[in-house]
Amino acid sequence: MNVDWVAEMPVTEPLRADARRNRERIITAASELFAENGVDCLVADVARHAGLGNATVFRHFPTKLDLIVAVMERRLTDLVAEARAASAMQDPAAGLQALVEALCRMHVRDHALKQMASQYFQGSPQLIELRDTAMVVLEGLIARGKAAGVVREDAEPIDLIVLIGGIADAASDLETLRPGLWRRYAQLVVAALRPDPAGPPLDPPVPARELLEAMWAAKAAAGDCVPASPQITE
Amino acid sequence: MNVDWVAEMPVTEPLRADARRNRERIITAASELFAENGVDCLVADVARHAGLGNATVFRHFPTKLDLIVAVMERRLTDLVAEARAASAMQDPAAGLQALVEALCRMHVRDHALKQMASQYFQGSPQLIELRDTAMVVLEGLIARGKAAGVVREDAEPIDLIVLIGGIADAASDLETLRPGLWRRYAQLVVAALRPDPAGPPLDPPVPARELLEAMWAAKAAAGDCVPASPQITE
Amino acid sequence: MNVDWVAEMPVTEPLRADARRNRERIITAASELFAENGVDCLVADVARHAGLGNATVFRHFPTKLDLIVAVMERRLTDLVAEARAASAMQDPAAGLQALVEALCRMHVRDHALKQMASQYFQGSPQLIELRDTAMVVLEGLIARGKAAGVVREDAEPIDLIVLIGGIADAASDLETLRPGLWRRYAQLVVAALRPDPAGPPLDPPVPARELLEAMWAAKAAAGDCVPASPQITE
Amino acid sequence: MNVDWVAEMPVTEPLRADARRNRERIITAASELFAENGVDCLVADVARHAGLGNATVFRHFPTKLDLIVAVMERRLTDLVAEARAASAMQDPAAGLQALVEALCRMHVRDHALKQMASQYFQGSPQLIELRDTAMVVLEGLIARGKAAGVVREDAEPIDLIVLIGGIADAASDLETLRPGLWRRYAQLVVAALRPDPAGPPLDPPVPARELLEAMWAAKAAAGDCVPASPQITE
DNA sequence: GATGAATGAGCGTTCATTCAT
DNA sequence: CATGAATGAACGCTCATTCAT
Repeated sequence: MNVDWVAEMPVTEPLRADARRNRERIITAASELFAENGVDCLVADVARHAGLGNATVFRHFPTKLDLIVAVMERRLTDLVAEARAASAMQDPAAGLQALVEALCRMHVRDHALKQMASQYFQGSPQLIELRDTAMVVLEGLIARGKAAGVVREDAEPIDLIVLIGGIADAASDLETLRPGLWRRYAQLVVAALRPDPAGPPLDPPVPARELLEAMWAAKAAAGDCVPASPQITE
Repeated sequence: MNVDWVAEMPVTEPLRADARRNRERIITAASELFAENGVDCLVADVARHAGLGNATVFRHFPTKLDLIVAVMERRLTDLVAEARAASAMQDPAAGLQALVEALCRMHVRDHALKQMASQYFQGSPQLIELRDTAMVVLEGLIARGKAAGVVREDAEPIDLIVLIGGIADAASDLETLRPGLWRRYAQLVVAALRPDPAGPPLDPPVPARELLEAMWAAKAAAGDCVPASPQITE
Repeated sequence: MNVDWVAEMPVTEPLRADARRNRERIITAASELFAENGVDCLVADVARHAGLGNATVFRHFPTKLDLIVAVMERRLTDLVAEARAASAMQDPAAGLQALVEALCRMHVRDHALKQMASQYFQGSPQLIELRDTAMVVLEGLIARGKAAGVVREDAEPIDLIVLIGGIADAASDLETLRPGLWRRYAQLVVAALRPDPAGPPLDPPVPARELLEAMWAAKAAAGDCVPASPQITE
Repeated sequence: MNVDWVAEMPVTEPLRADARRNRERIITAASELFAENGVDCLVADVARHAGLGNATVFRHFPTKLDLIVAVMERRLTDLVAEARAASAMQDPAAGLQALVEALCRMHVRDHALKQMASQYFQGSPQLIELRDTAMVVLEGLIARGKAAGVVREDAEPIDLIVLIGGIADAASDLETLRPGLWRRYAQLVVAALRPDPAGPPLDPPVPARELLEAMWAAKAAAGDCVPASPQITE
């Protein structure tokens, strides 16, 4: 992704009603297909699933990557909402538990979320903003947990992301085998963050933003993102 | 993969010296490229990296999938060795810690291990045997941990696999950013398995073999494996 | 060929003007190249000869086999027309002669017709229907010939196909050497079917449909059809 | 085939005993595989079938084409023998009949004979010599037939070749379906050559040698011979 | 603006032929 | 001399993206 995101849709000129509707349909269709099959499905499939021609998809999203980012924005918006709802709960422990479960459920429902989370956590200013918002909310939950003594002092919000992202693959792959199995691993994630007075302190973490950006950079460097149509062979 | 693995290399006829060397070179080259770029690199790149023509790769491994399986066999062999070494340690807690760290290190060194682990845990009888051996060794480590009171009673060997596989992505992506950061997450994995007398018991698990096979099936169903080569026509 | 031919082009939705033109161009190009070089030419050559990109060919004909079948359909349509014209002639002997000559001319013009005839006489319901139509018309010609005493009583329509197909190779290969030489062999085919009151009756034939299908099956079994594209792996 | 056949094996230096044996085995193996599957089988298959390494085949036959020619030489030798045997029969009609049947039987037994006959009737001086010998014998048979009044005056030996080669495909493809069906078409070939006092004379023929050479040239021009490994794309 | 069609670089795999043991 | 292994130019087919109606 070597475009500058700066000039994207300068003032977001209002877009004709049908165009807006189509854009919506595309994102919905992509969400569904990505959730089922991962981001590797054909763009033409997304178009067909949206009941539109493929060129229409490319009018709205010049690149497959742009489409992925749009879907990711939507997912991240949901995530922020879930996190806010969890924050609103009275009991800190229950809130944390609720959040972890909500995130796991999202992963279970969307097989591509993990893919997107590790590769497309940035990609647009909106995405970055959403990400930062999410981190702030998480931070609050963790802090509350520490204050309530259910989270170890050296835990960080980023740890939650890493751990949940980690079990996401298993969680989603196994859903058909044993629905709800993900709950076991959600429990283990919460357990991992329990205080551990006797144990050694954790190695120092990396600030969340830095870490997320580094993950993305690593993937990008490896050319691990979207098949990038005309692939460079060198 | 519709081949019969049954008769594979009956008595392993000795193979000419140079051929053995090249086979080795190919696996090494594939290991390296897979580790850096994931299994999605070109077979031709593997060949080039091994200093050989591409057809040579196909002589040794009739399909790309066979090559991946061969690399996975090697990795899994290493893994079993690591697990055995950890089992040999006196202190159960230290052994467990050592194992988790060893596995994390492997993931850090090989970006494709996660991919292979989730998609190619079977694929050949050797691979399945290695997998089962690994599970037995892990079982021993967990049991020792339980006896020593450092592992919760309801933990299972498969949980280790899920948790470590989970943090693998983050662990490996971040290595260049902050070498050794993976240690933090290795610690959290161990922490997740600590006894939790007060907490609720974990949801019941799925037997390891069943789970691993289901994960593979899930991936295979999604056509998520190897780019799948040209479709057959006739 | 494991596709279901059942639902092919339900109502033949009209296809955009340029697409129809290109489809036509592709079939024409393929006809020409097949005629000159046999069906073994590259699909990319067909595309180039049509002035199109290779992917365009695959959009219209998902596999090379489909393209061959399309060309064969066209040829067989011509053949039916020729046979009908021959049937319309007054004189039975002249009609038969005309048909044999027409078929030879087709072979002379198209080196691949023999190949296609022996391997692709089925392949689509349309092709089978055309084939059956052709057989009916031939049947009429033969019957008229028998009634007029210019064809032996134990002759069958399929014999015409076998004999003409037989001399086709020679007929077409020799056209450049001695244009019109094929006429000699057309004459011999007609001569072969003359009544032979003194001679022994022919061995019993095989019903035409059965024979044609068996020929196709024989070729298919030998993998003698289309170069068969890369084998599927998984 | 752009080699000069002139210098091939100058005085045929005696060749070590085992080498001669291997050469024999290769030709036999190739005969068998070609007969079953046509000349399109892999050279490596021939080698395997002969119980030898593939390089050994290439030592004896620098090119796949050379191997085909060698097999063709053997077939043509058999053919000459059959033709001589037919010539030795007392009754001219029976002799002709016997020859036609013998040739058909050869085609039935060897699916590749047609392929070879149309493409490789020359290719080595030996092959050409054999071919010319065969033509002389055929000439005798036809002449005897004319004298006896069972063959039309304007028939030529080459016509026999064209007609029999023509029905060969059907004859061999159908053998499994209805063994012996080829006899029907052998009868028709003989019938085609009956005198036809009332009918018009045949168009003038092309001299046999000229025709056979032209057929070969036609195939060669179309690149219709052996897949010619490094295929020219232009 | 929306669309169906066109595009071309790419990929896994094959096989006649050459190399090196 | 015999051989197993190596080679590279092809080939059928895919899919993100662009073009033209």
